[in-house]
Amino acid sequence: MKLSEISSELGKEITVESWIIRMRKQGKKLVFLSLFDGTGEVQATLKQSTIGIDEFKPILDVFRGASIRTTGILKEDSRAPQGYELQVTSFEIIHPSDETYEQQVTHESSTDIKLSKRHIVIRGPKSSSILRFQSHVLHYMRDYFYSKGLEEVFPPLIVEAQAEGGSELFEIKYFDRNAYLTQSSQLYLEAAIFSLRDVFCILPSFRAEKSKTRRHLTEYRHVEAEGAFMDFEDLVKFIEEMIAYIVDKVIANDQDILKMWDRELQPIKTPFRRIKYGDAIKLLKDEYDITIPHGEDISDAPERQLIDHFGEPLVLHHFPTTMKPFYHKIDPEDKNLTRSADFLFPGCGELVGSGERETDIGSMLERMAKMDPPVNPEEYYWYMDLRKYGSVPHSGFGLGLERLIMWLLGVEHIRDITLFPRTVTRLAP
RNA sequence: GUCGUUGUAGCUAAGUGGCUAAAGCGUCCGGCUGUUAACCGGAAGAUCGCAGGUUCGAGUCCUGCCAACGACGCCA
Repeated sequence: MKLSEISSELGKEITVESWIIRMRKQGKKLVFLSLFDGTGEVQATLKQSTIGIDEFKPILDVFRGASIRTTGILKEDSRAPQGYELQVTSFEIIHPSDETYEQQVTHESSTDIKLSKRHIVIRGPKSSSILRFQSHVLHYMRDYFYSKGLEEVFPPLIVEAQAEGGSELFEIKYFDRNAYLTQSSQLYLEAAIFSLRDVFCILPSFRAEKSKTRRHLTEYRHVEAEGAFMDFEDLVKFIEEMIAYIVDKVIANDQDILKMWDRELQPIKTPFRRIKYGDAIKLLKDEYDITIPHGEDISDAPERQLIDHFGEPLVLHHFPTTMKPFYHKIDPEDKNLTRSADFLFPGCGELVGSGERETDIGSMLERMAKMDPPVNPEEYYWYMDLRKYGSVPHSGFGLGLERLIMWLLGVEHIRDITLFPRTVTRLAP
């Protein structure tokens, strides 16, 4: 029986399989165990007088981390942390642990030790709750996509080249030539809309940037979606609605986890506050005397300043054409601007990058030639064909899953919400 | 990549040029039938990150290297 299901079994005899995460030996005749099985936690009380002298003995030689099968009566007891406890009548050690388990890592250990012993650290209710939460959020996200008629597809992670210049790619050996790990599946999703109309994918993306910040991983879960016949306004609404939906679901279903992280999450109002790139740099100049030349990226510190200024999620949109890759659609009303939008959130910075896609081949070729180094359209023959043969207005976005979890739970560091984080210095475990 | 901080027992950590390198947790031995990071008594456990240098004497000062962390930079 799972520990998440036992609360309805008060007064009954149950058998649970679990791990010992804490243990107190009180003399040679009484032992308290904290049992954890990944779904819940309960205190087990083992008395020699109940279990029998010979049957009790093995528990005295057990170490934390051991797996154990316990049978007993679940009884209310005000002395137990949960208000009830398992009064064990018999048990069986499934697999022992040993004395070195205690010497691995404690909650006071340094970041370095905690990351090296991450496989041990995750064996507890708090880390467990994050991983469970991430699974729930993905579930809500897929629910939302399916309810909107999107289909999940699986673009390749091994690619020949990538559109976005500047960002560094991980190069890998691919038989007798080189290949790269993908940075984004966007271009493939753009191809997939011709097959399924509206699509999404949830896959890892890889960035070989030597960024050492609290919100960067070299491998992260990238949620991407692309919709045919979707313009910029439809796109922004789609993303806003998605985030509001996830927040509502979390509030409705995951209060226990929110409480564990001391997070009081409020429903989020749509539409979000929007500000044009041009107005944002003007605001930064006027209010904070921060000068950003038109066409330059708004870097980390000013970006935080912007988020703090409004104190709420922010849609930063209409970036200058010169800042964005060739596939961003130029705004017909102002050729210097693109129909693009970044979603900035408190605590995690840029959460979503999005935009309507360019469909004009001439404009794309022109911008590809201007890139540094210039992009060879031949390498993107298939992508150009999407425009050549019956293109449609379409839009899409990419969202960093770990960053979304950071914001939802108010967790400080991205590595704390990742099963086995990959950073510049961390390749194991 | 730049700058900074740190590196002493399995973990956390004191030690500001001079006696045998403190201590807590954990481990081992002993005690305890209601513990909540239990408690009480005892024991073992340290190539002071690595290499060189200064000095009568270096964990402590200097140089180089390595590693981790943090900030910045880079980065949808």
